[in-house]
Amino acid sequence: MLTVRDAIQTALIEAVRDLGVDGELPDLELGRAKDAGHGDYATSAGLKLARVLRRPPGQIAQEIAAAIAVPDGAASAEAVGGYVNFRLTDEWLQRLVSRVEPRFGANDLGHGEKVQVEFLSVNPTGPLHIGHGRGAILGDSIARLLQFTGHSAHREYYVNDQNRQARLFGESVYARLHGQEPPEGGYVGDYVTEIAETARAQKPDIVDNLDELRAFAIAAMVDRIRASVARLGVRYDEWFYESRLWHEQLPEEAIARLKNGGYLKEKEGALWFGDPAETEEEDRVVYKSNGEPTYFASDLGYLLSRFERRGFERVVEVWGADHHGYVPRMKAAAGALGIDPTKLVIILNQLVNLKEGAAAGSGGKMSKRAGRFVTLDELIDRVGSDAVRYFYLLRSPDTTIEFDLELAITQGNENPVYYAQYAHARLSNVEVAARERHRNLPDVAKVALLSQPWELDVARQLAFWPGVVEDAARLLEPHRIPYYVHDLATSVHRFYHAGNAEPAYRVVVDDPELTRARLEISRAARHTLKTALDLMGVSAPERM
RNA sequence: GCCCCGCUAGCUCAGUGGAUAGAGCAUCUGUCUUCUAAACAGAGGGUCGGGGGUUCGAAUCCCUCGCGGGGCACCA
Repeated sequence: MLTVRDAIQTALIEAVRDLGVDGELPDLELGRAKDAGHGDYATSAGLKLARVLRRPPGQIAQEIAAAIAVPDGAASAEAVGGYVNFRLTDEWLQRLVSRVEPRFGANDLGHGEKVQVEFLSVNPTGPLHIGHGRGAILGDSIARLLQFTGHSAHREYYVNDQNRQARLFGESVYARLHGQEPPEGGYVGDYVTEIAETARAQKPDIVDNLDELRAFAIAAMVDRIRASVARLGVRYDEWFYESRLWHEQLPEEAIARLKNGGYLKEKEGALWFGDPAETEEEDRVVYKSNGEPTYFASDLGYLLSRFERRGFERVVEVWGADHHGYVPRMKAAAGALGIDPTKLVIILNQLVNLKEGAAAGSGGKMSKRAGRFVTLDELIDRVGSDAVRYFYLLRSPDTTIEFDLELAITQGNENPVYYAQYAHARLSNVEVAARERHRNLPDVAKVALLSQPWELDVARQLAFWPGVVEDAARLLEPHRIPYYVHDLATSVHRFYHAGNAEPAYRVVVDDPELTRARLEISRAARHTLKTALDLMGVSAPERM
């Protein structure tokens, strides 16, 4: 569906052409008006075109406003200074309310593009902590957004099951089972003991076999990780094991291709990847001098697996910001393999810090190996999945989250997630009340009866929704959704509250026609709240 | 030293180069005889880290300095 913003944009360009502007147009910066007094959308077209047309901005804006014809009478135009302000018309807003269906806002931006969203992918050598939760929620919500906008999204977790950390983990479990000290840099913690005990109980025949024990331990950790993220409503389409790449000989294939392209060089007994044109210090080791491959060798094969073997047209990876230094190398590797680097989109999310004085005696950096951290499960136990998701999604990935555990625990009903959920529950409730009061409501709503400002403001918010979806999906920025949800919830609460102040403004009144019309707003807003909350993975309760 | 992110109200954070910079929390003042007060109405609170530059116009773009966080492995 075309958004109303697109419709205005098209009409705007047409009007500008009619003024005799040829050639390339500057960005006319049509966007949401910042001040409600300026209407709903605004453009600085007059200022933008003043130079080309060699006329005063105000005059140009006047002419545009006079000439423009927004389709369906969706908006009226008014020139103020060099700006042209657009206001959505009451009639169009009223009709919009009846057009809102459960999947309102969905579009076909992606045209079925196959996009892989790979996220979390932490070494399965320990429980997830609160920082990991951020990547899980961000990746999952991006996938939800992509699915909602006409993409085929594939959620994938890349399981490092045969690297050094995986081996260390296996050795740590082995040591625990045999009463030995854990290896240098190995893993300790109750979960290591638990997995060791489980292995002893369930598979006593493998406790002396390091390889099998490692596989068992990794599988056990993957199960735990799967269970943890499932509590947040995160489900993967695929758990892709690093070892599979080697079975399919993809790293070798990638390396052969790089060798042919002159991207590999031997140095100090190891094999390095580096663009011939770049400096030495940016090189990365592919094969160590002891003949073992590094994770980078696997990653090269993984690129082929995704872009060629499995045919993803775009790959979105969500990484913690501590991996940012690896981005240029991955992009370069993709290019060297003949993959368009712009199709490899890497989203870095900043870390989650615990505030000083937080519970669990932590307060400092979390370390998996030291076995001292606040786990994601503990956080979910305390504040619930909805609150965790809402809070995490509220932040742009570029912002470090200062997570005050103390505050999160005591959040309770003060939690902002309830504001949105309560709006949904209220609307659900009012619809039930309407059915109890009126046995025979008209099938069709007379939306022209919706003329109160608080009624039209709900419709206005609904009008903005498709544009919010489009922006969030295009920019891969899910944090736009909770901000929209808050705005819509505000208009809903105002709409509802008008009836508290004055009974004649309740949704359910004596007049069946008026009740029916107001129910149409309720229904539309409820669908949209539900849709938006779904995109966030947050529940939309019907009662609270 | 080099690279990445951040610096906006007391706190936590939004803010596609446009008009008088916003929200939540916190503080203060009002509103339940109700379709749900987990709500609504209102108030106070700002040198957008500092300084230059580009532009008709800068929180936003460029340069520079400062502060905080993260990274710079033959770990991932």
